[in-house]
Amino acid sequence: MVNIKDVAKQAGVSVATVSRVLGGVTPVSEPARLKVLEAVQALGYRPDLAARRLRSRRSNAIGLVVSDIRNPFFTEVSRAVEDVAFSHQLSVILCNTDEDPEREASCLNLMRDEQVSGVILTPSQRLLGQFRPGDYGFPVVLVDRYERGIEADAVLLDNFDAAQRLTEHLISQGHRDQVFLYGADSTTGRQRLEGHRAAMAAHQLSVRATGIKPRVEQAREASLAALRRSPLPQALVASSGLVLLGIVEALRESGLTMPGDVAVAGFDNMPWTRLVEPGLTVIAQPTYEMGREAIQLLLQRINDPDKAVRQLVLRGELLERGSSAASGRTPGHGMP
Amino acid sequence: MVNIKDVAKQAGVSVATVSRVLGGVTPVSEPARLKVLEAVQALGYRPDLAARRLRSRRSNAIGLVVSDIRNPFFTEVSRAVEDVAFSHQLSVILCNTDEDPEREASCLNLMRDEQVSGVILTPSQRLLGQFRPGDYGFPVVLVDRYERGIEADAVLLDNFDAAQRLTEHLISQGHRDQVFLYGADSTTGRQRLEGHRAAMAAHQLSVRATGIKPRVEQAREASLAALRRSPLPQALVASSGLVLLGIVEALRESGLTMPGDVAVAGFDNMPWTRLVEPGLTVIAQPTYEMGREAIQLLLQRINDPDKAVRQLVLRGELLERGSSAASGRTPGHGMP
DNA sequence: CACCTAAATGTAATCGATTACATATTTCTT
DNA sequence: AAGAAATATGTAATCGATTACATTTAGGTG
Repeated sequence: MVNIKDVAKQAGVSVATVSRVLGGVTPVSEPARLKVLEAVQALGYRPDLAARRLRSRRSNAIGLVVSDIRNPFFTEVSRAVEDVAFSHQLSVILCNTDEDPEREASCLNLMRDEQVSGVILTPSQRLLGQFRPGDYGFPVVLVDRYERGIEADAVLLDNFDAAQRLTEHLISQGHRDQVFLYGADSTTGRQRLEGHRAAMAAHQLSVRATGIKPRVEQAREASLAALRRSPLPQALVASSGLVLLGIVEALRESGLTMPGDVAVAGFDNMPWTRLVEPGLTVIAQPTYEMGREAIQLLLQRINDPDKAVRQLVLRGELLERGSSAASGRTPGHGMP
Repeated sequence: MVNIKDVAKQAGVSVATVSRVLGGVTPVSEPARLKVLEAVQALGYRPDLAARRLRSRRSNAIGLVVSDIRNPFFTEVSRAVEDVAFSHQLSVILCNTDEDPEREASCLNLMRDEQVSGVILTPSQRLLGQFRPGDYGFPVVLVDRYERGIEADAVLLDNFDAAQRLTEHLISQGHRDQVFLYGADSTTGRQRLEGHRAAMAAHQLSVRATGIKPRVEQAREASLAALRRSPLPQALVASSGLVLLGIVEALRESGLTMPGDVAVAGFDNMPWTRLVEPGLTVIAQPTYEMGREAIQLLLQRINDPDKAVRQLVLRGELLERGSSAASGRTPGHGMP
């Protein structure tokens, strides 16, 4: 393998000069620069990242620590992060936590060992509660989960507003008796519940909320339970994409139709939400944008560690589709 | 930061002994071992990965190079890979290629620079055609894409068999006039076309295949075109999950029903395929298993570079749902 | 008990870059 | 034109581990 000495010899300069040219920091004369670049080209030299990291104490890698890459929200975020990272010649190290604090700690330790320049993290409720930005040797940008007062950069949805608007929409369609299924251990689940509460309160409606583990199976079971009661609720509302999936499964299983028997609405504009008849009303999150903003915040933080932290709060988009139409009337074909 | 010297001093041994204990290779006396482990514990020592890599010329990282993590197939594979890697204390470096040979080359260069122990790769058609396992400094396990005669470990679906069975099933339901939409630049698309051909030929049926770019939008357009013709084809068959999504979008847009107006079937048992009325008939790939097998093949290859290469060919599972039911009769609720 | 072998441990070289420091060269000031 | 300041480059120390080689210690044998 060709190393920096070979390049230096070939170019007729010292290793320091080679390093300077490649680092692009300290001043180097134009002729020297050209000779070095030529030698690099000729020899096909690629710097040894391990050596570089060892000496410089930094790495050109970032960490991406999510609860589960299979959740379409995180999948999309990951793709955005990887895109931007790739264009900046950064490696992305991936880790799934399953919301398990122990695994979360292992992942973050791994990132420390790898000496990543920074991490994009979706913390569990627990970790978020005790989050201290200084605890890690690298900057952290939070995505999706955040609570007031935490000293960290973050990119989030305005969960309160989104849930409020979604609920308002259902009420305006005549669905006043709503059951809200939310992830009880989930930061976003709770924030969305508050938005739902506010909207219901504004119309003097009582809240029927069921806290569950934010998993498809749990959502399905909770939905089946709600659908066994008589009279049926007018609407089922999901606090997340996974919960929404569970609701729709339960509905199909019960042979009930939307919005005829019961209206449905939820979060996350997944590819299939427009395909199930008659289209699912959802709050669409700007997922790709959130990922892109997150890594851009991270890059800025890496360049300027002392800058004041910022939280970027994005607005969800309400996509009204057939599943929430006023009962009694037929919706359109549901594809906006 | 505490380093190996500190540990050696604390334990009253030499750095070599510490290294040996942590590496777990050469023999170390029990008392020495205990003293070292105690010191490691007491000081909270974590070895510097950069230094370790520099000297030992290996890294405890593997690469995962996929075309697009957003494709549910790769998402699931990634999750499996990460799970196994994590349990072996390996870092996973992620890279998306978009089937672009240039980006593919960049990703593989990145992996070389990172000195990964190995890579799990879904090569583009082009790369697969010129694949030489020796070209990289690390072992490679192919996933999903493979062609006979290539000297590399691989994990794949039996694409020919799967497509053949899917087609047979449609024929047996009376759908003899099928349009097969497949990714023309895709290895799997072509292999599945062959399976489709074989099944059609066995019944003296003529093949109507349309090669497209394997993207949702293209599939939607091609489907719309096929649906404008009169008489309608009896069935639309997708060579992949993305194509299937495009077909269903086109159907909804045209206001046609499955299987009444036209039957539908395809690949990949994505979460939503059972939710769209009346359930989509698909070949389910054992995705998680494929990812798990891939990394296990890789780990074995890393441990024994000279072992003969192996290809693991898995069988898809045909999930018969409503979308392919015999026209004329009403299907069940479609959730097997 | 002397000798040989095997096991355990230590010393120091090494991996390949970055960078502090020293030195040489050029440019600018007065 | 002399000296100061800025620029360019080189030499060698350094990062923190692994590992080749040397050395010591323990164990077994005739």
